[in-house]
Amino acid sequence: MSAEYAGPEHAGPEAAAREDGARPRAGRARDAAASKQALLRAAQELFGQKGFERTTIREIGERAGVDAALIARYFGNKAELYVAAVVAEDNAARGPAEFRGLAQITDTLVGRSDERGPGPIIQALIRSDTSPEIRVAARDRIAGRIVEPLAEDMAAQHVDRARLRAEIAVSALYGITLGRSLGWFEEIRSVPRAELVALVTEALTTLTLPPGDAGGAGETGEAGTGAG
Amino acid sequence: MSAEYAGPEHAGPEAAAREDGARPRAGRARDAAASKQALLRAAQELFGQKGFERTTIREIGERAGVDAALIARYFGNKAELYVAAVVAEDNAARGPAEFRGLAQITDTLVGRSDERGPGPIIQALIRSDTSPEIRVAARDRIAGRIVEPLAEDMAAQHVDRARLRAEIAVSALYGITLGRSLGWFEEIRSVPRAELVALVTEALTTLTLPPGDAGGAGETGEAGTGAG
DNA sequence: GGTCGATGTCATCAGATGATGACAACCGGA
DNA sequence: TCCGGTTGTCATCATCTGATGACATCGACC
Repeated sequence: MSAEYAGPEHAGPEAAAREDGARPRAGRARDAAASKQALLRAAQELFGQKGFERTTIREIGERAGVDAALIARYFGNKAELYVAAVVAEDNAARGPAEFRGLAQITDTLVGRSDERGPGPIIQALIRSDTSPEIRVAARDRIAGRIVEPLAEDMAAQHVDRARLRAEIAVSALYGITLGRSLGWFEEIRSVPRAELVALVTEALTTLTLPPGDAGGAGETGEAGTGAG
Repeated sequence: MSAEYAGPEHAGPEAAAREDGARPRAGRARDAAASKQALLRAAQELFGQKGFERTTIREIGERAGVDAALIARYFGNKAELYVAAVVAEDNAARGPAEFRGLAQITDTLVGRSDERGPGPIIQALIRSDTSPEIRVAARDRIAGRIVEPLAEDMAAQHVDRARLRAEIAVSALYGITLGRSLGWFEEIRSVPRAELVALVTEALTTLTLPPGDAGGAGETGEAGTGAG
């Protein structure tokens, strides 16, 4: 099996969400907002699966059903499109307290990578082929959205070295996510998501629990920091 | 009294390991084995730092002090050179029981990435820009060298789901290694290696210990599976 | 000294890629 | 209907990259 994540097929350039408040202009063939959205969506998918360099703008245009030259018009260039994809990916992650508690985080990250592949954010992190701006953008997203809330929860429970432990936990989590979605090994790829999440949560809970609670690591379902 | 044929050692691509059984041909300026070795070494460094696509053969030749066209002559093409780099990296890792016990594994992997960057093997794993052959080669190396011994140790201690747990632990470990060497977050990058290894080993030990021993996860120094 | 294979150097090709600008098609309003 | 801006299409450029082959240089052997 290829390391490139094979995800569900995309729909066409329709179904674009119009967030700029423009009136619908129903049934219009020429729709800049829709084209832009289709490009962004295709970019999210392809960048998320193959990374920056390996994805060509022609490919993005083809998947979006739109001429690739429009990328330059709407996003400036390929790198800026990547940043836009990172931002979009991050915005899509704002669930209702989606990232609260280690078990939640694990389940969300694993689930998302199961459905859509690694995603542009982590691709930007693990590859050196992106510009510094892209990496900084991606890093800030993860730090602010996952690491910091987790570290705060832990600090509130008087965990020593909370920030460091949170960083380690998140890094480990991304390694596991990568190993699964890229098919590094056999079992981690085929194990049901729930079982994987349980095992991972169990292990990482050791890192995130307050000093005295180490013995309770066995209960994986509700384990973690501040789940609830 | 100076016998001339003990000629001055020229800096650059000397110190080649001659495995083809050719006679030494002392002091020869034109030395295919040395050139090949220099290319391989440069390839290990550059592929390990930047990955496959981002590294150009001209760059490798420049670092090796050798014309890049020799890559085609000695290795066939760029992809085969990558495979050679993976094999060389793997062979370099055969220390005396270097990968025995989780603490050992953690220390070795972190240490190596601290010194030399991620390395070509993990680069091949995390990126999709390499050919399937390269990925398979890299995957086999890690599976055979790290995951399987670890899983066997665990199985010998009657750990349930040993193989899966070993895969998870190794994946997590690579995530941490990546996070540190690529500088994802602040503290994981700057923390002393010993402290990081202790924390990581502590957490992963939960995964690798037999069912009843979960309480002993605190002793990080000797923790792990079959250390010593 | 001469020959020949091994080794190294160089120029160049073909393909891919990101970017750009000219041009065409479309739409809404005057 | 006519006009001007918007949107989409296309051809093309400059660059980079891996690969290839011709040629030069070296060293061993006769």
